[in-house]
Amino acid sequence: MPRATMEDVARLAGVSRALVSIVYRDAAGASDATRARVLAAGSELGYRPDHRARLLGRTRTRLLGVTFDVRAPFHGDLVEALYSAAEAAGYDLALSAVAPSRDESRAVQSLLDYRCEALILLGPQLSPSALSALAESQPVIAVGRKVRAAGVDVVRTDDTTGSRLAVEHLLALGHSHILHIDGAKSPGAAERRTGYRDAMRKAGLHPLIQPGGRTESDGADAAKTFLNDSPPVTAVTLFNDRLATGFLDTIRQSSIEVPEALSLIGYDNTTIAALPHISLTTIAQNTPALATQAITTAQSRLTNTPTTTTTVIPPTLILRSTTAPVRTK
Amino acid sequence: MPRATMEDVARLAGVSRALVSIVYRDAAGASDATRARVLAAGSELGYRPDHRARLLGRTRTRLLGVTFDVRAPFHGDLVEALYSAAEAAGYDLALSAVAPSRDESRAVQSLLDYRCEALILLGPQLSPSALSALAESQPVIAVGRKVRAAGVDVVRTDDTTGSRLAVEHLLALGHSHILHIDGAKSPGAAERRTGYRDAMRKAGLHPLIQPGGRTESDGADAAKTFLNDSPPVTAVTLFNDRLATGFLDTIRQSSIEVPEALSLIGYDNTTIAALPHISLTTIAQNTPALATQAITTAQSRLTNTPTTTTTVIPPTLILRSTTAPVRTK
DNA sequence: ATGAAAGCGCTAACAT
DNA sequence: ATGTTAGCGCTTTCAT
Repeated sequence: MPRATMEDVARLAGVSRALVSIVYRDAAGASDATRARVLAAGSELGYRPDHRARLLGRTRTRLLGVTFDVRAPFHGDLVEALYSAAEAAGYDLALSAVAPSRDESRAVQSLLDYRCEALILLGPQLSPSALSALAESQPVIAVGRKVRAAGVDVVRTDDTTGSRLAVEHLLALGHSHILHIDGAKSPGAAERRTGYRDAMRKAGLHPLIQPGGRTESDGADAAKTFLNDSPPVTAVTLFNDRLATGFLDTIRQSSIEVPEALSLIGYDNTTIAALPHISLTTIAQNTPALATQAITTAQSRLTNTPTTTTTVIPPTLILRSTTAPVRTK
Repeated sequence: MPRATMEDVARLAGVSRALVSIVYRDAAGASDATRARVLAAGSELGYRPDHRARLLGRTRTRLLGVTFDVRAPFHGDLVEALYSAAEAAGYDLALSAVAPSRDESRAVQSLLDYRCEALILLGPQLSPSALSALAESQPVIAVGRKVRAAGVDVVRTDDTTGSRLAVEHLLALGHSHILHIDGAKSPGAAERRTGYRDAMRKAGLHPLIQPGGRTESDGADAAKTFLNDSPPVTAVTLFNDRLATGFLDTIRQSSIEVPEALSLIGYDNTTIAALPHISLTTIAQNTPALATQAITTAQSRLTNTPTTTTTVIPPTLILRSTTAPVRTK
């Protein structure tokens, strides 16, 4: 049985299609009585407006396109937050996944075919020039990545501050010999390194940086190096949670106890960090704020401002069980 | 600058809109010369057909709606596989995320508004009656969950076989004292328990089952119980990878060595299981097969058959480093 | 092979 | 408050 159309509802309610449209759009121009009658007819027929037709007729689609990496848990969180932020702003979301077999430009193209008003790209990998080209036809908001492309708005976390928070937490616990294991050339690694270094210098301490990486096995490797060199440190800040858990796993197999003898701080607040048996102190990105800001930015680019903006959101420290006051000897 | 329309392309190419339509649909009825001219005009204007309008005009939308849980890594893999399977079958995908703040019925509704021809629900949580109601208006395919709802097609993994594979692998390694730590009332737990039990009995061995759960902390708890009871077993099959990693983490902190003294097998082949420092032997669901079958099922329900089907896909054993031959004493 | 015309299910501007 | 009339950008007969 074919789905009911606006025409059907109008006929059953004994009104014109325009009235039905008004009622379903919650627009002004229909008496309460009519409104009730139309709604009744609609629900009797199980009517739901055809989204495609609705968008076609409208000048503005109120559709925001979102690309996300299907394998990145962090993107999942962002997508969820984007849904509510978009709804609050009266926008709808069109999702397009990026995966190994489906690259970012494919994902973007399909969004364009739906005539999204703006593109919200989570952790975009596209080249600056490709991004700029995209930004010529509609607003493009890059989320969570420090891209520098003309015409592209950016919403991201203040990673320098994040690293600083980690160091300050350790300082407050009495630590003074703090090592940073970095993220090599990973995105955000430079900022996190800088944040660490600045915070240490500001405290009059000597920065100490060991090369790391971004994966669990990089972390395990770093731990082996660490155990071998056994630098005189009581605390370590690590580039991210994956690195930290790999490091932690290996350290726990040694005689060094965490957090009694060694405090550890990760970065990202991934699901893994929150697991009870890991319970990693870490730095969390403010997902709701990132999402809300992304929507707000899209909105304002769509209406007023022609100027591109960069919004930097402060992260927060998540206290768990891998940090403790420095042990008095 | 507004986006080019079919009319624009037609004008530039000096043909009618209908011809442009034919060319862009790759339909018969246009000379090669015209085809080339139209395509040239199109690309000069940067033309891309408006997806919404295209769907509206067409009788069939060739759109398949997919709901997925944004936090489930396994769903991410499935979505990726679905993209390619759908493309091969000439279908397009509309994604709708399920998240804590966005329940499944919301996700489904938005898909319906897009006039998807069929619904592919990954691990649906909806009640059988709700699913059946949905199935009255269009084909509904439940993937990865053993739902029993009238009119709903099911595509899932053969969990009984999965458990059996795990046991048989251990038998082949010479183990005979094999424990199963189950998933309590988690979806799939009953099948996996049955598979274990049957395989054990078939080998003339005595099944031994310890209550478990589905999370890492359940696994850690199970490990404590295990260490305490120290049952005389040389191998353990666990409900899933999360349970197994929690178990493994705790066991590794004891004096029992894995896999030398104890072999472990998980289930699901999650990303975590594949990490080098975990390297968990596990049972993998055949994601591409599940995806392809889901699309095939949707397709045949859309064309011929009115009968609902259940397809059960065999899983496979993934050999890693947590299983080894039984130690000869 | 090509074009004219109608229509998909809505929205929106204009009448009444 | 309600109805009429055009579109929105395509697809799809049906002529030519």
